[in-house]
Amino acid sequence: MPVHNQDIAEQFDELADLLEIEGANAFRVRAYHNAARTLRDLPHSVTEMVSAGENLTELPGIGKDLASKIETIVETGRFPQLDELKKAMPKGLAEVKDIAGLGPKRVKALHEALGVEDVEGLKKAAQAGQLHELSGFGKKTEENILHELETRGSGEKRHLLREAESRAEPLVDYLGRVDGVKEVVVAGSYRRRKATVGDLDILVSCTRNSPVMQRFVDYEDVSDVISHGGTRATVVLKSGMQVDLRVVASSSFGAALHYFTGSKGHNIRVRKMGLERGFKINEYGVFQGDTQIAGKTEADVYSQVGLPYIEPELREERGEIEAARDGKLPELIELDDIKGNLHNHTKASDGAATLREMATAAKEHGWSYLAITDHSKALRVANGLDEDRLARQVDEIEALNDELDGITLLKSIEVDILEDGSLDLSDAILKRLDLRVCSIHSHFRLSRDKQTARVMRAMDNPYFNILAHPSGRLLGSREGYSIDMERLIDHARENGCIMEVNAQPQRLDLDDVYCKMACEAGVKLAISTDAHTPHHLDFMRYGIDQARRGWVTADDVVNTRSLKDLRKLVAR
DNA sequence: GCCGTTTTCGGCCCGACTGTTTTCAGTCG
Repeated sequence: MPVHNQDIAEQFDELADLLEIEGANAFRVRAYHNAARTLRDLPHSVTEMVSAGENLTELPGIGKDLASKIETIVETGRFPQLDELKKAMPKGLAEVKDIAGLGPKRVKALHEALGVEDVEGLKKAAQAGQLHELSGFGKKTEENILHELETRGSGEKRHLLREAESRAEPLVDYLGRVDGVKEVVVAGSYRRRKATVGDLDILVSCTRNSPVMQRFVDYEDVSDVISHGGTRATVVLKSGMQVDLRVVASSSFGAALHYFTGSKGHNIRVRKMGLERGFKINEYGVFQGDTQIAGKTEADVYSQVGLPYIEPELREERGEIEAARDGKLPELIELDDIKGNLHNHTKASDGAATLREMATAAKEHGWSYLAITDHSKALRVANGLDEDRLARQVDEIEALNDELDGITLLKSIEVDILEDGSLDLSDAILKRLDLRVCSIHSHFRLSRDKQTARVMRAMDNPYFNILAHPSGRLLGSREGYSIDMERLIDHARENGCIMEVNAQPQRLDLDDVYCKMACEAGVKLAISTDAHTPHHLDFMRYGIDQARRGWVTADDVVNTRSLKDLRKLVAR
């Protein structure tokens, strides 16, 4: 059984946690975390790299030692160093370290002095009042840990970007109305438009006497105040989402925005570039000695290290620093580039609106075409269309198009890819359509090889145009099916197939990493809303966000084209 | 443990807040 990148990454993270508790060199610990991150971001299988004899040390953060450890894991399925460490160090301690307020030093003390081995053991010790007797622990620390143990689980989950927006927007509005507040920006992964957001980092500039900090902790949605200082406060909202607020001077706003937008890896690179030039970069600005030489805007900070402005979505340490240095940053796609939408449902299957209602809503978005892609007959739960019903819908669309002005409905279908890789409708009806969107809704648990072969066979069908939600993931509830995306991308290129970026907030599929890989391979993308009601058409911007994170330009996306050019692109 | 216009050693980002201290360690982002 092949070892997946994610498996190795988890073992590296676990080893790093245990090493840290043991008191190992912090940079050695970081090296394992860095390598884990590299493996997670890697769009192809490290198992295949090993069997192809490729040199793993060319991957960032992976040197001779870690390369050989990866090879051992791939070849034997075992990680001897981790097994060894687990003998000396209970595995449950890694979980204890995840509890807020507990880091490696305290976990080590708990283990050595009280024999704590896991969260359960910690709970017993805390309830027995043993914690505050340890040096470095006090009454308050014990209380905090007990409180954390009780409410555990509520604060650690990640939130869909859309959910985070629904919390952030009213709060930003509230803070913006506080006396003396000049600017309010949500930084962090929210600003980088990650598909999911852990917490909110809000940055404020204001006059010296502004009561913004007090007003923040008094906000009606706050359930818990974690910390509350002069320039920084942390609260938990009733929804369980944690929010950090930082107050900075206008002269430092750009530097702070850069710092709190991250990612961490990106920031470290920029700070290092500053050091090479003899500058110190922190959240207050760029400093030469004690003199601030930049910091008012982010562009100033970049400019001091010889870089052009880098869009937040690119700041993931995935080559953006090098691209910026070489003048090769992509010109990222924008919402206004979109001219149409190629995946939408109506009442005919599981949607809520009529053809005409969808057309009207699409026109209001300023689009000139909208593909109607109801489900096909295999998807009975969604009232999928068979050949006869689809033929009637095609007639209906043709008639409606004669009436509509400024918007064209495209005759299309979201046709199921059956288990054997055939499509769920006859060629005769598929031929009558303007384009076909193809997707998997069944047999999610096929082996990786079978699942990959299934979709590749479907792509061989000359009526296959767009692969919808290619991984099948549902954020927070379902992993994608096991499939070799790299081979699918190659096969799509060879057959002139398009990959979808599904803009539904819980899908965002393709993800950012595969978007980048597909575009680099020369495969075109379609960014589509998979709308089931007119208001789902608003989801387009979430698809744009992920595409931007994947370095996608307008040219990479088929639905930035005029209808005439789109028709040429989908002709196989 | 990685990495190299500082290259095989000696660095590795840096400041705020809390709690337990009495000048600072630990944690967090």
